[in-house]
Amino acid sequence: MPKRVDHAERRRQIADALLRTAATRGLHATGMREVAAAAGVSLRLVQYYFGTKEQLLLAAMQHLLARFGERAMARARLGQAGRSGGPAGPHDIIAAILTEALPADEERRTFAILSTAYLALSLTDPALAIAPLVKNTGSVIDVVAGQLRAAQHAGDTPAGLDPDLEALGLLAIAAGLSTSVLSGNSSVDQAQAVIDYQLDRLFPASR
Amino acid sequence: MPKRVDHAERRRQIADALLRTAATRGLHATGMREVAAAAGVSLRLVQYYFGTKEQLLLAAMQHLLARFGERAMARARLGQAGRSGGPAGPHDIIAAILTEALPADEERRTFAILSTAYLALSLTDPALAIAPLVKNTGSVIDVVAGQLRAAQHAGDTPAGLDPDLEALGLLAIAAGLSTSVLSGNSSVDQAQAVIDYQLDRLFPASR
DNA sequence: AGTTTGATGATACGCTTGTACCATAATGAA
DNA sequence: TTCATTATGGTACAAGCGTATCATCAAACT
Repeated sequence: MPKRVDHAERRRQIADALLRTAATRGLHATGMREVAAAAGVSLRLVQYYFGTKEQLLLAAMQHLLARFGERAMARARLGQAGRSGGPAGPHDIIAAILTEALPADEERRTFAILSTAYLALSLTDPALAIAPLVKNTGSVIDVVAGQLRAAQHAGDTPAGLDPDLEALGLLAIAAGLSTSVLSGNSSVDQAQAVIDYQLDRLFPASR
Repeated sequence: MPKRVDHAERRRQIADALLRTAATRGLHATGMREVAAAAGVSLRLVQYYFGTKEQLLLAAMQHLLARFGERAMARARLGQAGRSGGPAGPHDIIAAILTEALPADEERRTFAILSTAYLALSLTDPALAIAPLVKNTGSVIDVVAGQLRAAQHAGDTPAGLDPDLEALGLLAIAAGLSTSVLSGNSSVDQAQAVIDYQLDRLFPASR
């Protein structure tokens, strides 16, 4: 048998190149040749590791979402470390998720742009319809709702509100603010203020 | 001079065809030939009335936004007529705008899909960067903020809150819920419930 | 009545796209 | 060493795109 190479690493490298290029040139306008050039490999290699463009798009999106999850978790740990000694609480976790969705630095801006582009594509392209983005968003909603329930049991949050509805609302706000910042209709600070305001409403004690 | 034809009408007809096609096939994937076929005219005519594709896109988007504004105003009048005799108040106007942004029927769904697609395009395509969508969204925010201010002066809304920040938050929620419904992460009823909840928070008396 | 000019049709061109195909260097097992 | 298989490169192809060009029909003004 011939030369063995780390396929996972190569796929990650190429997927990264796709994300990098698509963030500036647009997801739909990014061709396989461009990805190959950005990754420093030949067009043939992109085909070899991903076959079709659709599979490349799907893999790249899963990669993007995975990185988002990691950053959100890291941010939750960071937010918790700054105040208490115990594990990250509901408020920290939810705040971390919402803040991570805001395009405040280049990495998050890239995520926001690509999420929007991918959503737009998946709305009309039947091949992307069973999108990883939708599934991922759904599980994030579940996480937030779960944290809200935990906070309710702990008495940190009003018992009257509906955790699922509040979770949906929070993520909708985060998504909406993200596009608002992206399109220049609001500043990052304004968006953060709206998030803080809604969090204060849900966690009255943490003020 | 030769046959005179209503240019505005023709342009509207072609722009409508673009919107209709792009709502199902995707904005980026809709070509000029497809638009021509959908409008029942020749490719040459599309070129004649719009010149380049970019101008067609811009004109179609302005048309889409204009129709959205008209529907929102009609909805505001409708909401007001059901309850009082006077002119539509701040609550009715804001509720109408937020509800109109929700993809509850085919027309609003088309609007939501195309807004998303156009936003995604304008984020990376420098030619669409000075987008009518951004400008329009900004003026809608101003309208909402103005209505909130009026409600504050009338005592219908807590005096403590920041009208601009609340307007930004409301439209972010509407936009976020719209994408949430589009991607199947929530039902229209859930989204409407979130909107009603936020409106009740701002207009305690109208409950 | 004629002619100028706006409105429309048909078609060709250059470019880019995704994909497929053919070739070959390199390497672990026999 | 030989061989079979993985990994890689180069290139060709058909289709689609936006745009430009050439040609024609029809009506309003002189």
